[in-house]
Amino acid sequence: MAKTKSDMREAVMAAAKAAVQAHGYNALSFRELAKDVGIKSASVHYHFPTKGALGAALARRYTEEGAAYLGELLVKSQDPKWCMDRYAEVFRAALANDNRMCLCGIMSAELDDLPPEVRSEVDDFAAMNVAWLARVLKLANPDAAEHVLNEHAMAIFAAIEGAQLIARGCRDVAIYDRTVRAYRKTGLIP
Amino acid sequence: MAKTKSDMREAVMAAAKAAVQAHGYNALSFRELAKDVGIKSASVHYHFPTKGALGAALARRYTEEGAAYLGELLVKSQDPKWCMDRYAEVFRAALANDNRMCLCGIMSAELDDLPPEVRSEVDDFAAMNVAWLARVLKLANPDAAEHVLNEHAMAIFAAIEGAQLIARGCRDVAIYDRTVRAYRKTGLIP
DNA sequence: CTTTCTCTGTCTATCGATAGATAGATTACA
DNA sequence: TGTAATCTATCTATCGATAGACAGAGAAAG
Repeated sequence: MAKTKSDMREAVMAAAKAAVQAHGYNALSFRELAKDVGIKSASVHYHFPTKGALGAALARRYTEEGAAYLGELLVKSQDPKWCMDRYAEVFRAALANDNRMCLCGIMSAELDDLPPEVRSEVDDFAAMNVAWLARVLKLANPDAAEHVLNEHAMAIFAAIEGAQLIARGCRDVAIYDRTVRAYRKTGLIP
Repeated sequence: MAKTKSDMREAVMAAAKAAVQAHGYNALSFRELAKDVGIKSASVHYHFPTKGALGAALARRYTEEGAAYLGELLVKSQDPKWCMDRYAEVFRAALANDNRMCLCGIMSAELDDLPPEVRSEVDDFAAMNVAWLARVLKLANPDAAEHVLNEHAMAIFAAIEGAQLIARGCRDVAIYDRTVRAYRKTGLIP
């Protein structure tokens, strides 16, 4: 039952993802990470030559998996309300899971200290989210101008990230729920 | 022209505030801080015994100054729209000033690694903001129930913090402006 | 007035801990 | 045998924190 390279690489990424979502990129430590997966810190460098490479791989996969999940949603249903509910649920799940944050959100706060390759992946995540949200909004409002949809999509993305940030600060998922409800009541969210 | 204790203490706090707003609490270094104000890192400990004490003092003053400014606004005008404009401007100013963030917002992202005394001050800042926003909302809607006002106030606070976080991630103040405009258009912000 | 004492603010030097990273030996599997 | 994966051991850099010295200001004592 030996671990293959891919197995251990996956294990490292999983542990790193959890650590970054909980404590941010800067607090991510190769030693802690290695301890979590049962190897030595030097061995982590075998799978990811630098911390920046690990962070970038993490963010890239995060974006890819998110895009795949969100894409599926739009295949299953064309109902904007239903899609938005699922979207809000994703960010809620991170909070419910040990008060974690969106990888992109927590890394945005550390932006100036991120290696360039990580920063670029974080940018891509935001762009992917906004693009998906704009598609959903277009379902509800097919005739709206592109820039209006994008502006609205960006606002939803920012508001959801903010709700997660603040609810996390209060260590209270209920605050996230109430905030999202207020977004919907005011019409920010379809 | 010797610095008095208060002078240097103020200088340290000013430099620390700027550093935290730009890089977060964890990235705040006594050595860098000392270099900024022209003393040695050991001397910083004379003014603030621990890093936690400095962080807490920083957050406390931030809350106090914010409360004073916002309180003034409500003295000057009872117009919710005008007050909300000024409110959004405060968070915009941080972005415009070297892409900085709200002290509370950036610290919320690092929450789990904050010393307890700092965490408590961060909580107070959020509570102060929500309370002020609820007062403003009450002007526009005097008959609304208290919990409805608070929920709405929390939503605005979260949305503004989120807009700041995302716009900062894109290094583009214009994104903040567009996002706030979308908030207003949808009715989230009066 | 001068000497002595105390306090303030800063210094130098150093501590133990931890960070990411590297070189080279070693194990395990095919 | 060869290569993939992990190891031990170590390096340099930085972190917050502490100990102890020192200069200067001002008060207290003679």
